[in-house]
Amino acid sequence: MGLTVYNTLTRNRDAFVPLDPTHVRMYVCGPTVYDRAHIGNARPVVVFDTLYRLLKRAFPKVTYARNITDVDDKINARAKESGRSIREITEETAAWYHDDMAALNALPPDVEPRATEHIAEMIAMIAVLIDKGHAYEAEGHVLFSVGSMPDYGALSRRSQDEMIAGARVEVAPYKKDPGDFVLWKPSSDDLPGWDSPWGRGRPGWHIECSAMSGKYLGTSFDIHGGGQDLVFPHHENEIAQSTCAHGPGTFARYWMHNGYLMVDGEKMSKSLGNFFTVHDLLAKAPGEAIRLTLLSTHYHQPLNWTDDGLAQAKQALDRWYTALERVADVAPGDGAAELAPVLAALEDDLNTPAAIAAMHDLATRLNKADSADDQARLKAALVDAGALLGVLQSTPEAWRRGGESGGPSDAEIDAMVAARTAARAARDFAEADRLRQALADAGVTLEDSAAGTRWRRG
RNA sequence: GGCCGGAUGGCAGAGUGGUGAUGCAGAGGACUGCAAAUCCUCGUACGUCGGUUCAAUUCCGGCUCCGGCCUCCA
Repeated sequence: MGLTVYNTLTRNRDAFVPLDPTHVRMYVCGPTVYDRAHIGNARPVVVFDTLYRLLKRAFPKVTYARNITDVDDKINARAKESGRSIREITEETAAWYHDDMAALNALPPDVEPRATEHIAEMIAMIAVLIDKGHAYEAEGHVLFSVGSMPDYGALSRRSQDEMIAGARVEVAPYKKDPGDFVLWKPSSDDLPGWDSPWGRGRPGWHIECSAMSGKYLGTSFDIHGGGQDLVFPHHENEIAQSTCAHGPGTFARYWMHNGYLMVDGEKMSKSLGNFFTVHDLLAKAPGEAIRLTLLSTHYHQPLNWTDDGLAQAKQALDRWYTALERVADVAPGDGAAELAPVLAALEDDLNTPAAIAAMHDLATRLNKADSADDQARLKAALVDAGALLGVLQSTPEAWRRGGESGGPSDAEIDAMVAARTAARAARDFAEADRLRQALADAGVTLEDSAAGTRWRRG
């Protein structure tokens, strides 16, 4: 396959050549489990899930690892303020996360390692870094020494001088260099801690990803993904830890970063408080519509989340499902040739907007097709394209009916439609139109055809 | 202050050195008891000032504006 990806490391669109063509390995930074996932958290999940689907199609084996960070000071703070146990909070939040991401049709990763289950690996890695002279112990902390690594800053393209000049935070006195970062820090008795050669403590943020990616994907693997905001310091520090521990030239070869999600032109983030959760959105829109909204902008661009954008994604899905329902009785044929433009768009650095445009073209031609052969090919292509983007996973009928939330039930609607059909048969159009209007007022649209009347919610 | 991105038609959003993105919205038409869905046809684009070129929205430079990173964040 001719996949090219924009590689943050080279600032270029590079041809994707896996280290092992029989086994592609990808790591994506997962959530810190202390609160509901917001829509900005969902963007990388959906983007890299789409990449995962594309890779699975092209390569015999793909291992996708996404961590769960379940040891973190934000979690500790949440536990303290709520009076609940850390374990309770992390388990509950991880379960929410799984539910929400599944509702967005995100496939589960092959491996989902938890930080607290890999403390031993982290301690071992830290010990190696100390042995090799890349880390030092100070006041119960273990710090990575950025001065020990000449290439530090290569991913984010910043020199150490710049970082010192731009530093806006107070530098802890025990740091040899202001850029040094924590690998291990001491825990007081009321905080989670593990015994280590440096006393009871807990890991710094960055070390878990280095330790767990190394364990599950090997010291070198293909793709490392995450949000753009992780480029510095998180990914820079992961590179520092992993390459200093495992040797030059190791670690991830392609670094892919999705752009921010904006709301009203501002970056959405937990710290700004202008976020809304996937869970809340799912109450007002189907998961597929949320997913398609996230894929409607190229992953590298900022995405401004709006209700209108969500509505447009819903309409696109309506259009595709409608096209598929028309050929519900047609068995899918060989759609490979018709799928090619969709595939080409996705292989071009995951150009999902272009892929969506190609799907619209498939739908238009499917709507026009009158030969069974054309219908079979185009239907297969549209269904396959949907599987690549992780949409069209419902049936057209189920999609059309939506969920029963308030308003008349399916049975009530069916009864009104039957009454209207009877009125029409009797040419009582006033009564027929009254029923149509009553349903319209309840958000139900009717579509008459030779085959009968269909209805849709929304 | 340092470093990154971006600026496309009413809206969203791809892309390209020279002809069509696409979707939504809008206008007209076909179809329909009326609709809806579908199909056909049609507007309105590439921030600004220069440069390179036969030709620039696309390449180069200045400017303006917007956003982000440099601190926990996807």
